[in-house]
Amino acid sequence: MAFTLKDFKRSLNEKGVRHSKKRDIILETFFRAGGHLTIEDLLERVKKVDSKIGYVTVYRTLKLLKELGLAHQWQFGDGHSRFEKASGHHHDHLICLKCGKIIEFEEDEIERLQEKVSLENHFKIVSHVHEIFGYCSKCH
Amino acid sequence: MAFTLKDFKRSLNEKGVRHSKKRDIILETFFRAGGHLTIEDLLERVKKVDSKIGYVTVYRTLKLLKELGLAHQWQFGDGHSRFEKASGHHHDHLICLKCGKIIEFEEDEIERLQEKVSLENHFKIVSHVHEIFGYCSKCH
DNA sequence: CTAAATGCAAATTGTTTGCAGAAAC
DNA sequence: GTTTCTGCAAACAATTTGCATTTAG
Repeated sequence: MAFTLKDFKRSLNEKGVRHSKKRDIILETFFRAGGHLTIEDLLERVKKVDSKIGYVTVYRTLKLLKELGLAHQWQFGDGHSRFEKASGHHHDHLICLKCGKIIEFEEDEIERLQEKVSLENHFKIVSHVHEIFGYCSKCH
Repeated sequence: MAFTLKDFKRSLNEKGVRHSKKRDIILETFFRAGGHLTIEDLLERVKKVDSKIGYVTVYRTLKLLKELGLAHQWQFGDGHSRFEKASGHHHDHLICLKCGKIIEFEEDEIERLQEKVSLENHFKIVSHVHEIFGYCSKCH
């Protein structure tokens, strides 16, 4: 269920979004980098390919990807949004407070219990955020 | 294990923090209001008691309470910090996307599973954020 | 050609700080 | 009287927008 770079490009084409050299560089860089990138992280990387690319273009490209459902935006509480390519499967995060490492996890039982809790409260779930902060194996 | 207003005031005294009319109003208002207030929410309420109280004083009082462990600060992703008085027991939140209602929940089994996941990843938990977004009984 | 993409600079938003005057002790 | 508190205005940081220019189709 993981998307390929081709899927991403097709998605953009389908939406009638124009193709450009810079947008392409940003898209490929974002796709290849993987992980959870801030706008600045991605800007730094794309600048190595084309130093003329500016912050705003990276910002708008990520916003576009998000609107198309091709990327997720996360707030991990350090004041910088992080973007992650949509992978098609839900997961949550373990976040190292020392080195910033982000480990993804999936735990069906937790998902199930969330539904139980929501049901008990007559609440209809749309989405959730579940982040565990602490220290990774290297840092504790 | 719930704190009383008296506990809050004693805590401040113990820290050698000075007592003032305005700080007292903010403290009492915050304590009585309960819930999850933004700085603006609380400002609006304290202004009804003393219209001379400014944003910065509310901001600094909440910051102080947080530093003393008497309040928690939450980021629910709408760009406004929310503050909640410390209650002594951990809980997470169901947040209504329509009316903003916040329902607290505790689910020991989820807590236990978090520990399992962390253990599996050689990760030492410090804290976590678990928020479920959706629609409350009135709004769906 | 026409509409979309880009970059710059400026606007916005929420938060934080410096400093001078007011209040607490 | 000295220290802490308060409010204003200004600084900040991250993000967002307006507009003139460039580029894609």
